[in-house]
Amino acid sequence: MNIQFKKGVLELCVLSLLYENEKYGYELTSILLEKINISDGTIYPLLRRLKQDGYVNTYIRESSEGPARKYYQLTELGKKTQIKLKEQWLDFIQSVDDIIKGGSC
Amino acid sequence: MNIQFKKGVLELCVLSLLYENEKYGYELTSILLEKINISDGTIYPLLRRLKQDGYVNTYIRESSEGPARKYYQLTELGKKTQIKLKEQWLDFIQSVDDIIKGGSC
DNA sequence: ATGTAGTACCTTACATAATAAGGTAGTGAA
DNA sequence: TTCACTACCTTATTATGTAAGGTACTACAT
Repeated sequence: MNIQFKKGVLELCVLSLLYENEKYGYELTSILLEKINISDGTIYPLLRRLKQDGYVNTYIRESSEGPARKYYQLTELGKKTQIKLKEQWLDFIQSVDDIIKGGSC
Repeated sequence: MNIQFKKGVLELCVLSLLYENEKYGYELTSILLEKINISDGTIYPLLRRLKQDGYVNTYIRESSEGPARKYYQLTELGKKTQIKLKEQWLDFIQSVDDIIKGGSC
């Protein structure tokens, strides 16, 4: 998978995964590692950014099967941002599609 | 348009635009500025990279309406790469789609 | 008791590539 | 002769993903 493709969409992916259900960091990293091969060293700094920007709230909950988990839940701002980013993303891939469709077919 | 979305797809876009017809740099920048708001300061370094990697050949042709134009034409390697990148891109946006479709709907 | 695997979090140094903002120079029209 | 447009290029900055490391808890097997 091309490395550069991943740049930038990640924020939208995380916000989308959090949209319906809050999740903890390791859970997010597992999903994103499987689907788009993103490493946890990428996710944790992003999650900190999302909190700093007011897109998520966090809390810690103990787990009986390992270390405590840090849960992330979307704020209203986070939800609005997800919707906006999603629209922008869909517009963007449509524009890219127009460009690349002229090519090899 | 979200800045970060653009990262990495640009190479595919340029290769795609060159797939059928050779084009000169300013022509490419005009198209990409209009469609995905990419500035020429981004394109020219990329074109140099593409040449260095053997994806394009270049030649200069005089123009009667302004400065000489530098044309870029895809090599066989460039064509193969366009096809490969396009597949990777389509796979990638499919994976992203799976992730974001779970969200806001 | 000790080691290993899995869970769960985090940090740092590095590479890449897009952006903004600049520059040079040719042509043609006001 | 100044302006607008064409056409190319460069530099410093910023953002963000990667690789590679680290800490620490639980459970299970040796």
